[in-house]
Amino acid sequence: MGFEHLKGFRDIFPEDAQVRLELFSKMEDVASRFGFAPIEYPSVEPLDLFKIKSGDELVKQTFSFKDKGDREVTLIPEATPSTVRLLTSRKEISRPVRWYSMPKLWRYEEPQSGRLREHVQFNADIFGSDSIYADAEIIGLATKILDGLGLKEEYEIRLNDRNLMNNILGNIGISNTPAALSIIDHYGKVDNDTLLSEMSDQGIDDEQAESVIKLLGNNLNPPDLMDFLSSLIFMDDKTIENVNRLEDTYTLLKKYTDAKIVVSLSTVRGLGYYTGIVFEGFDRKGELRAIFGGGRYDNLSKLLSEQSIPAVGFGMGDAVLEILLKRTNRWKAEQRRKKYAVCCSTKKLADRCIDLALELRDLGASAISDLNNRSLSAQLKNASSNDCDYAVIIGEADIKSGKVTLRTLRTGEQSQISIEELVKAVRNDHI
RNA sequence: GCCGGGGUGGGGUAGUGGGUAUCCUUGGGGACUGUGGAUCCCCGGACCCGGGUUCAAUUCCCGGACCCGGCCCCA
Repeated sequence: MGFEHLKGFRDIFPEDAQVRLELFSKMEDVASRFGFAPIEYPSVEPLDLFKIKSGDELVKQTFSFKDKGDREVTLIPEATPSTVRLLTSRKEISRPVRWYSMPKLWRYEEPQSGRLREHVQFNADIFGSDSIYADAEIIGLATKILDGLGLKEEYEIRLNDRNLMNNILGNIGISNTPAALSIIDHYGKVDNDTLLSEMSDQGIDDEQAESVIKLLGNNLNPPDLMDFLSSLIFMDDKTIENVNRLEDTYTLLKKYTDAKIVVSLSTVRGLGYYTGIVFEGFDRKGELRAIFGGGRYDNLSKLLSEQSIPAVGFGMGDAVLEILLKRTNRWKAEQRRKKYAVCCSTKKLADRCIDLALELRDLGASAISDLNNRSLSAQLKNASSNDCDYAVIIGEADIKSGKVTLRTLRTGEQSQISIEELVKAVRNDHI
C-alpha cells in the first residue's frame, strides 16, 4: 500500500516549486519596494480568534481540533485576525503601518478549480490611515504585483464601496442591508427571478428589488458612476460623497496601473466586516475565481482589541494565480544560475571533481559532481537529464597541462581551457 | 454536506468474464575499451480499495476513498 497526500492538498515537485519560489520572491520584492515589512504568525491559533469575526459558517470550514489541553484550536483559515493581533499587541508601532505576510491557509471544504484545502496567500494591509491614499496604495500594490508578472492585459479590477451600497439600499427603502448585500453577491451566479424571490424572502418588495437589480448589471467606467446613479435613484449628500470618494480613489489608482478598472456594484464581498471600499481582481475572460480581493475594515481591530485602527488590505491566493499564469503561458522558471556538471574520465580523478565543483560553487555557480563513480558517458547523460548548462570534463591528459574540457551541453561544442580561464568566465557570469 | 464526470506501471496507452496483461516513454544497469541525449542488450514497474454476482472479475453490479469540475460558502 502507498500513501498519498490528503484530499485538497498538493505535492509540489521541483519543476513547479522552482517557479513558485520565484513567484513568491517577486511578490515580496514589490511589497518591499512599496515599503511593506514582512511579518509571520502561527499556523495554529485559538478558534475563537476567528469566531469573533465570522461566526459559525466559517468555523464549520476550518481544520480545527482540540489540543491536549482541551483548547479549541485551528489551522488558520485567513490572515487578517492574526495580523491584527500582532498589530494591536505592540502599541508603540508608528503609523501608518504597512505589513505583508505569505501564510499557508487552510479551509475544510470540497476542492474545486482554484480552491484547495491548503494554499498560500500573499496578504498585505495598511493600518492607521482612513484616506483614499491608503486605499489606492493597497490596490496599487496588488496591481503592481500582477503587472510585474506580465498580466497587465489579463485582469481587471472591480471596485465598489460598502458605504455607497448601504446608502443606496437605504434610499431605496431596504433596511435589512446585510441580507440584501448577501443576495447582491449572488448576482450573475443565479438568474434574476431567483434574486427576486431571495429578496422577497427577506421582506424586500418587488419594486425595491427591481431598483436594486437595475443597478447591478453593468461594469461601469468609474467616471460615469455619478451620471449612472443619478439617472436611476435619488442621490442624497451622503451618497454623492461616497461616489466622489470612489471616483477620487480611481483617479489615484490610475497612477499605479494601466490595467482595466471598473465599478461593479454587484461586487460586495461576502462577509460583513468591510466598512468602505471593496475590490476584487478577475481574469478578463471571466473564467476563474477572483485572483485577489480585499477592502477596508475599520472596525475589526476594535472587535479584537478595544483599539480602533482603520485598516485596508487584500489577499492574493496562489491557486488561481497559478492557473492564470499557466493559461497565459507564463508559468516557467526564469532566473537560474548557470549549472555545471564536473565530470571525470576515470574514477581516479573523482576527488579533483569535488575540488573544482567546490570552487565553482564559491563563485556563485551551481555545480554537481558524480556521486556514484560512474562512467564518463553515464556522467554526461546524468548532466544532460539534470538540466546542466555545461559539462566540465577532467581528463588524464588535460589535467597535466592544467586544462579541462568545457562542453556546452545544449550545442555539443567543446573546447580546452585552463582552469584559470574557466574561473574567470564563471565569475563574469555571476557578477 | 450535495451533484456530475473519471481511473490499466512514474507519464501516455492497447485489451479482455478465463492463460505469463500490450506498446511507447521515463527510471536503473550494461555494451560501444575518453564524450551524453543516437543504436543495441538487460532490469524494475500497473488493472484505486472493499463487497457482491460468477466455476472464474482488471472487465459486470453496489459501496467507499481519491482525482477533475460544479453547488453551498468565501477568508
